[in-house]
Amino acid sequence: MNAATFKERLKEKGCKLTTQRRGILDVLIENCDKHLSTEELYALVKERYPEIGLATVYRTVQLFEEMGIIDKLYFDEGCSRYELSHQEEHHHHHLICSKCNKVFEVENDLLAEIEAHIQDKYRFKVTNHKVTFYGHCEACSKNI
Amino acid sequence: MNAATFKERLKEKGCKLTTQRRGILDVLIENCDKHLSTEELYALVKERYPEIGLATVYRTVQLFEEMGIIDKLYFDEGCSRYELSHQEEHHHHHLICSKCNKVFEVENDLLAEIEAHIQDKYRFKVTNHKVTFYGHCEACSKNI
DNA sequence: GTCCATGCAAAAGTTTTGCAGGGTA
DNA sequence: TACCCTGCAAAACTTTTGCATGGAC
Repeated sequence: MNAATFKERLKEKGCKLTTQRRGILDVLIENCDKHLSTEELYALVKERYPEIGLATVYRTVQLFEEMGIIDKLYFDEGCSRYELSHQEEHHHHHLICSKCNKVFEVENDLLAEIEAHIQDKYRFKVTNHKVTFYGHCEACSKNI
Repeated sequence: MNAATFKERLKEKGCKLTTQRRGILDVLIENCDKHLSTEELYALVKERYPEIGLATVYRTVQLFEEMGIIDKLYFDEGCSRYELSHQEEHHHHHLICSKCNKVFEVENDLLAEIEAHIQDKYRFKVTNHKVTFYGHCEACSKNI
């Protein structure tokens, strides 16, 4: 996302473009393949802006989530993680290995069928989903 | 689950059958249609056993999860919730309404296909999954 | 009797909030 | 200038841990 678009989207919400918000977005974009916790995000942003406070990071990820820029994820930990929103093409899932705890991302759109079925049967209009599969990754399967 | 089976499964893990564990299991069974947080579970058990401590409830749900009696769920809150494990037939998902925040449960086994696909393509052996759909429930759709 | 389990309280960890000062528009 | 945003510190909240007592087997 470029600076102009970002600023515009902030403006829509009556928010300002600050150094910190831009810095946090940059780190998120540079780590778009990761699932950062708020602490990890804080550490990365702090490298560039050492004066930033943890509370600002918490407030910013809340804002970004409301704006639909990032999605909140829940794995089996005491904290939340975030990833850049996959927007319309939200057809990806997470695989968590129960042995090494690594998180893999996979592309898959078979869920559309299930969503159609749910909409049909339960009159529930699906707008988003979170799917996590647990099991053993290839490497760990070999080491059993 | 009857007392004898429960005791036996505890024994397998080298654990004892205590009043508190039995009480917590009873509350979970009586509320098998709900997704209780640890605090809610604590409050319900406390009605029957006022002397019980919160730490015991936390320790017990951890134990029950290890035993496969209950599953840990993550919704969009600061705490975990639990439900009785659906064992083999784990083909149910959660629908969360973004407006009223109610949680609905649905039965669906189309996921088997996706799991097969993942196993095939990513060499990832799926043993369990968590699926949550977000959207608008029937009632809230009508009130838009 | 042995050892596990419990309750309490303290600690640890994550997230939120209050407030005065500073920055953006 | 007006108002939003930030950093800091304190508070709130969930979960874990230590320890002495009590209970199951």
